[in-house]
Amino acid sequence: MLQPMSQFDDHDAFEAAARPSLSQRAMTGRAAPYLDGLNPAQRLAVETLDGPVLLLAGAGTGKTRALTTRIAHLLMQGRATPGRILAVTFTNKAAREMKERVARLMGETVEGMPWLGTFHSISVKILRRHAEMVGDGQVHLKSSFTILDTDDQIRLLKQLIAAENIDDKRWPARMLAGLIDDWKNRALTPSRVPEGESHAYDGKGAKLYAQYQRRLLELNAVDFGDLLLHCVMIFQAHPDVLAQWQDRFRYILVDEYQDTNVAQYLWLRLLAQAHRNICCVGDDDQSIYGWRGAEVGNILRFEADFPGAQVIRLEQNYRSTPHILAAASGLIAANKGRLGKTLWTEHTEGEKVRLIGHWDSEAEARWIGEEIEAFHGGHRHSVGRRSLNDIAILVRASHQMRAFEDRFMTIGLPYRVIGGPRFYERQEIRDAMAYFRLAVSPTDDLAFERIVNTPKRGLGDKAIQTIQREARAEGLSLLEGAAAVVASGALTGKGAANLRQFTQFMGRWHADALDSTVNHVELAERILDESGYTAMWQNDRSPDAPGRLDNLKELVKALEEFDNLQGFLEHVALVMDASESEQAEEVSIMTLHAAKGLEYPIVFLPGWEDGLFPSQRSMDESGLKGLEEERRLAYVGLTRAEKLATITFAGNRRMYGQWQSSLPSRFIDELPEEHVEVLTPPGLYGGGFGAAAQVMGQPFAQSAMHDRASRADVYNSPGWKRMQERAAVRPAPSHRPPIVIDAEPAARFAVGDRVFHQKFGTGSVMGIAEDTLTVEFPAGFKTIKAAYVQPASDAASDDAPF
DNA sequence: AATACCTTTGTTTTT
DNA sequence: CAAAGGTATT
Repeated sequence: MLQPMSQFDDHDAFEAAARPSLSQRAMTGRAAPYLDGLNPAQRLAVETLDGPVLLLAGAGTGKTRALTTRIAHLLMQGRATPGRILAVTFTNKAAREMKERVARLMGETVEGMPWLGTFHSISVKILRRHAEMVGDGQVHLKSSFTILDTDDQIRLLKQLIAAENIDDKRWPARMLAGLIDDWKNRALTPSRVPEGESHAYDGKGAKLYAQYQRRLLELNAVDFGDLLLHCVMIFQAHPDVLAQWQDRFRYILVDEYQDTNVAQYLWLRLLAQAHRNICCVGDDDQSIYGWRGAEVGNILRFEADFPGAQVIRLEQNYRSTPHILAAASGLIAANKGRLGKTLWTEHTEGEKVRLIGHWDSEAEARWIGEEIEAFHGGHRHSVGRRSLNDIAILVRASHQMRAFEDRFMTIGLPYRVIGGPRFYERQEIRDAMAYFRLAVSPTDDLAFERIVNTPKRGLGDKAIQTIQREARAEGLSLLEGAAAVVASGALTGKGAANLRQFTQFMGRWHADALDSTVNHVELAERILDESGYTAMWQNDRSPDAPGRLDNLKELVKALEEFDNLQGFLEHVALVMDASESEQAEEVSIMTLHAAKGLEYPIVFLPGWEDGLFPSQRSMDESGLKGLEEERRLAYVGLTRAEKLATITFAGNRRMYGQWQSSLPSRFIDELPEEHVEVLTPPGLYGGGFGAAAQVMGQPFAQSAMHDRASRADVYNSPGWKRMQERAAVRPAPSHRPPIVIDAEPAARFAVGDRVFHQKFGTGSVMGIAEDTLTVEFPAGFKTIKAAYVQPASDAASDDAPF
């Protein structure tokens, strides 16, 4: 079934209007003003329009500028009209930014780039036009397909797993969702899943995958992975369709190419293989999504994939000071198999990367809080007085955020967490969306399941099963099945009455949703009120109920921007990020992953401890590859900083309710020392035991114990010793042994210490929790109070570096 | 059917 | 330690 070419008429009228002025400008032959200020490499990237181009753009080298100017150039040169340029990004944010910047470059002459968007949003557009090509002889996808969210996906998989009599405790639905996602990322359809990977789920992994795909088809739904995969399958099976799109997209641009997975790679290669006008921008050193299926190999292999490709390197960095750049470059140099770039900058000024260790994660948060207050108050002249918006804290794992949130809350420092639970992923929003979905398409069984009993309508498992049985038997949707059950009287009591009311309301809402004279915003409000959903939260006494009501209001408000509910639902399925229009002065806290693509004058990088960063799990699961990805993450973190980067680590960290001690990150050792300044933690005093103990009003003996503890773990690692030596070259605050003041009384021992116990003899410490230790004695493991053991006799003599 | 208690289990995340 | 999920209770 071939679509006529007229399907491509979206912007033709507009293009016709724009064309004369474009060619006029091209004919003048004068250098275009938008090219001004580009460096030679950027200019080459902009002007090399034909054939494959790989643009290796290091951090802060003006990548987006090159990309957007290239688009402007294509348009200005009359090479292509906006509708014939395909420009793909990973995130909506990146797409939005590019659109804005292209628009700015072009002045008001260009209205829009219809094919500038994320892989997924572009795939939806393509897939809607060929939906019927997906499926088998019996069922096929319809153009009106819905896009599942993760909740729906899990719910569906749970049902399938249960139907196969598989214990979903051993094999959770979540995990299967992950597997399927992984397969889709690798462009593997159920029949192509390698033998060895079906072991899970009693050997039924691939079978469940096939059943899942089948169910999706029946539900006229797709998941995120399908958007790409279906497109690839269509392109491969229908050369005529592929040819249309190849002809359509004369020029292809790809952002963040290092993050593409196999499916995306195939998608791009298919579209580009005819004319080969593809320009991929990326940085192999910033590939940090390997765990999600991204293939660094794609970028490393580019020249082999596209013979004759021109490789252009953007190496002049406009973002960071020389020390930051050098520190980051030195670190990333430890990775093997890089394409290699040498970042340089014209800047000459700037502070070194600062490094500081703390006793524990609370001290770390406290110190960073004080630093931020100092920057904000202008007490730090090197960087001047700073807005809180200039400051970011980048963590490896989101649980690290808590220490900062707690601390900032108590000192009243405004902060914002970026990339936390997203607006459209909140429970109340998803519930409301399910109501809207069902009103728009009454056959959306997944939406039905989500909300039949939300708010509680007295419908339990038994009632739901009755409805499902009825629906299956009669070939009806669940909503229709529910109506049938109500009519037949198969259900009685309160549940039946509520269900009747529910189906009646839903019928009315559906009619109203189709009625263009009914205002969709008012309809949405009415749905939430009449269903009792709003009331449910109003009656909820839990502390977050008011917030949820606010969110619902915000949701309704967001509806105003759309013409109808359908349009809104489509938008939300793809654009899962909420309006982030906060302009208050706030410190930003986010994960390193969330920080990619952002920049801040002042950056704090806490938690550089082995096991946390690099993460133990990464290394266990992916070995050297994992470690290298962690290192790239460190590189990304450092290169976010414009003026000042501060790396921090803590000797003890509360994890899963237990105090764990740890060593400074191996990445710290890898930093080139001439670009690092080692700071002395405030808890370490040079004034001698007595003085420090007096200052802090603590008993002498306890201070002495802290001192020992501090040396035993953190400050006794090779990395710390080296750092200490470097610090010693500079005027040191003191030559006296520094001691830690605010130590945990319990933690005078570190993992690995030899200890002596009256009854059990000598053993080594395996774990530390508050004031108890887990110790391996000859007799076995024992958990005992720290007070009952003492350091095995001579331990102190060989670990006194100071 | 809904609540109260107990067990388990803990990276990174877009679309 | 806290959140989430499952089980036991009413």
